[in-house]
Amino acid sequence: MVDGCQHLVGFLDRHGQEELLSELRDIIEKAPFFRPTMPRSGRPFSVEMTNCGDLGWVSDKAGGYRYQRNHPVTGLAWPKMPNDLLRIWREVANWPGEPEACLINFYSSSAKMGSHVDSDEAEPAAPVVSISLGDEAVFHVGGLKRGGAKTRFRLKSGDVFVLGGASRLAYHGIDRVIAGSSDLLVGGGRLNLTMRRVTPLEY
DNA sequence: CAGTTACG
DNA sequence: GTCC
Repeated sequence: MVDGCQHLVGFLDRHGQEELLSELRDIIEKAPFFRPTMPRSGRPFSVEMTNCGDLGWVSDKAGGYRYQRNHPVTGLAWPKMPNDLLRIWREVANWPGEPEACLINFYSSSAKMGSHVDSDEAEPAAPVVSISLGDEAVFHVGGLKRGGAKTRFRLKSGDVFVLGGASRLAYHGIDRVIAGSSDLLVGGGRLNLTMRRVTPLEY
């Protein structure tokens, strides 16, 4: 694993988690979950996704991985980023700009995320700030190349985690979700929010 | 039979 | 083909 710069940096208490969840319900109503597909194969992801903020991450066979301003199914602009999320970013990102995108991933109990690097952002100096809600998941972080040693740990509901500095471009993924490990989400599963700065600051 | 991971 |  890449040294340093990659931390569990905070925790939202149950009340904070529920408040965030209620904001997310509004977002998901306006921007329903969609299931992205892989660029070349068209294979569906096991997670479902949506976004809030000015930009959202999407993927499909035709267009590949990208950020865009509108929902791929409804065509509408993404819902606004809630103030709760902006506050968390300002507290933990340690970076002089606002997040442009918050990717919202829903993991059912069988969903996984293969090891990958977040590299579709033109501003990799900005961290990715992750918030976990609902069931716990086994997360791994490796190094800058695939196949190196990985560190594994559990992300639990309320955890605020930053991939920044040297670890910003580290391989990472979700090995599995621990079904029944949280009662926050009715019906179970895990939500992961990742705030990102996509474009460099202008000045 | 489950896990398979390295890397195009 | 293996996943923001």
